Amino acid sequence: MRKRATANEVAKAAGVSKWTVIRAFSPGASITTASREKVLAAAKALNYSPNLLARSLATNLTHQVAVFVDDFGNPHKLPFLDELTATLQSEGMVAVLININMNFDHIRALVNAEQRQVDAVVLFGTSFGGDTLRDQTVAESFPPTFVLARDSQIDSVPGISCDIKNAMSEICNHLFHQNYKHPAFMSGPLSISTALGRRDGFVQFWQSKGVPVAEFRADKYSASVGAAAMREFLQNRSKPIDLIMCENDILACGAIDVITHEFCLRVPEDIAVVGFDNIDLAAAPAYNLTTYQQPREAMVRVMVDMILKRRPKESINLPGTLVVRGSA
Amino acid sequence: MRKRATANEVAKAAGVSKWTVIRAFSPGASITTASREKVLAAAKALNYSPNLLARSLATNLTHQVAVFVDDFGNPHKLPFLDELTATLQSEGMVAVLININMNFDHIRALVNAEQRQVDAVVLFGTSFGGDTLRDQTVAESFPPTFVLARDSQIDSVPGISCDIKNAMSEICNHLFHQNYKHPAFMSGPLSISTALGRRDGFVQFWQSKGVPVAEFRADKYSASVGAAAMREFLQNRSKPIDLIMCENDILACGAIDVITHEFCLRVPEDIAVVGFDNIDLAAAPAYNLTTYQQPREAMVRVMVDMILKRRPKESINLPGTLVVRGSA
DNA sequence: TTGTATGCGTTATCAA
DNA sequence: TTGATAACGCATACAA
Repeated sequence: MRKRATANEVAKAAGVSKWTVIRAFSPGASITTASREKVLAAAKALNYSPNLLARSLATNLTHQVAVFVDDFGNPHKLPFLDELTATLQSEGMVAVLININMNFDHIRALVNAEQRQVDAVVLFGTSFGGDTLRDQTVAESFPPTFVLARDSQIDSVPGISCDIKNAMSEICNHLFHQNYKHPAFMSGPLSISTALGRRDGFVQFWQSKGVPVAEFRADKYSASVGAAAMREFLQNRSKPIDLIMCENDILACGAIDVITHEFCLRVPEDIAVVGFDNIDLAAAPAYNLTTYQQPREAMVRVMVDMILKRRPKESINLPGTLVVRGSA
Repeated sequence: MRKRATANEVAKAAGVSKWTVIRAFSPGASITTASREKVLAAAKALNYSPNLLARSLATNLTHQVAVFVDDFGNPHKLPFLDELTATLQSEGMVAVLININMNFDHIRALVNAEQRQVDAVVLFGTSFGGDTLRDQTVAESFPPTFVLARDSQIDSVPGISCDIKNAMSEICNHLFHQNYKHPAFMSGPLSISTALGRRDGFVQFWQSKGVPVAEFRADKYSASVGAAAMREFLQNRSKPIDLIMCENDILACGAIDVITHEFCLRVPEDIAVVGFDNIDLAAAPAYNLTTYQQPREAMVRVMVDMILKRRPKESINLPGTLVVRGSA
């Protein structure tokens, strides 16, 4: 890998000073078309393009955003990453993807992002311990930080999420009118689940109707763990159940697998099932899952606007869409 | 966002020169424990940590790897991204995720990665036009480039992939012993499909047994497009079919949906189905798909070793594992 | 419009 | 072991 050409070399080749070269590459700089063309020709011959690293050091802007992800098991992350990277790139930025599964030291990851001088940090659905995050991000020198697709636990870190109150009320009203009488809720991992607020919205709705809600938990967002939780719940259950809302689609799919294949019950006739996220799988005939679509595009748009300071940096809830299919 | 503390400021606070500060942060540098501790204390007080950007400019090493992805629709990308980011990070590197769906200019994306001085470029299952890629990467100054999970079309760019010949032979031998007589193959998008080599391996096997293979194509890797292709094929089909191999699992799932729910046929009794990739979904009872698992961990490991120059930079095929389930 | 000096925060190299 | 000088490639401010 030979060295890249520098502005200086182009300058020599074009017979100008290096600052003229810089100007030729700075939109709106004052330079005659003559010298610009001279420079551009020399640049092309030397295959020159500005070194963004050096530029970043000088401008204190990297146009890089660190995106922290801790759970690559949930397929709903993929379309979000698509949207996020596409939107960032359309604004001249780029995503640095940082894996913070349990094998990695979260604090170090945070510090490393800061050291790399990223322009912003996005916590995408992740479950940092509140204190860890606060201690790091509170420092004045830490890049602007955002929580995406989850409520933020920290005042100074805005959360961009789906309006969960409205979502749960839409979902529950739909269910209530279907006349389900014995609802249950399957939560995910405790720390994440709490910040999602889905369980609370569900339970509160039915309590307001005087209906108790059975509850159980899956410790990971995966179909197999959801299936295991469902299995255990149904095995040990004495009272009847006619409706199960799962914290997300991937759990719901696992639940449906167990209900239909292991207990030979029908969905929704014997037990109705609802999910959340509207992953591709939810539309498959095998699941045909009633679920809720988060406003991905709007969420990402709003967050990127905050990153670009085109909009005040504050928590916001965006409305999503109920997707009614056959499962409930 | 206040300015970060610099080595100079720490130096003043500690009463030493900035080079001593640098040394305190360089493992193995010659410095007395006394001054190191003095520096570390001052650094902690000022919340100092080295600026990696400046370091990169000086060392010509960013410890960043650009990862190009063009299809966020296929869930098999997610565990790969998990593995890739985790492995890179365990080596002190980080992935810059670059979305090159059709809305983006591929050449610009390549140039941009070069401008950012990434240490390497990974094309993850993407379909660059051969010429585009060659023209860019052939330049001496372009970072070392690799194609992951796909054959490379360019000699100078090594491809790290699953040993497709062996894979197809394992799969086909399994099928042959199940006594299927009328096989068909569902390809994906032409440009990608060709580089995958799965279709060729399948067709060649059956031809060698004197059995003709029916063929059709889905123009996108998604369950719904796979379902549509399956539907059309079955509708217009006169001759019998008892086995369908799909280029990957997501297509296979779409195919199964149509076969069982729309045509009310049984899998595998009426039509057997095989996929490729072993996505999570393949294990769901609703699909119970026989498929093939790429050696993700080994592939990523080998590629990262090449990036780190611990291993010669050359194309390699790694053996995967046949996963036999109920669908074939 | 163009050229000059200076700074961004490190690392590499040499001298003390 | 420590301090000093130069360099990385570009941007900013100012002078010509």
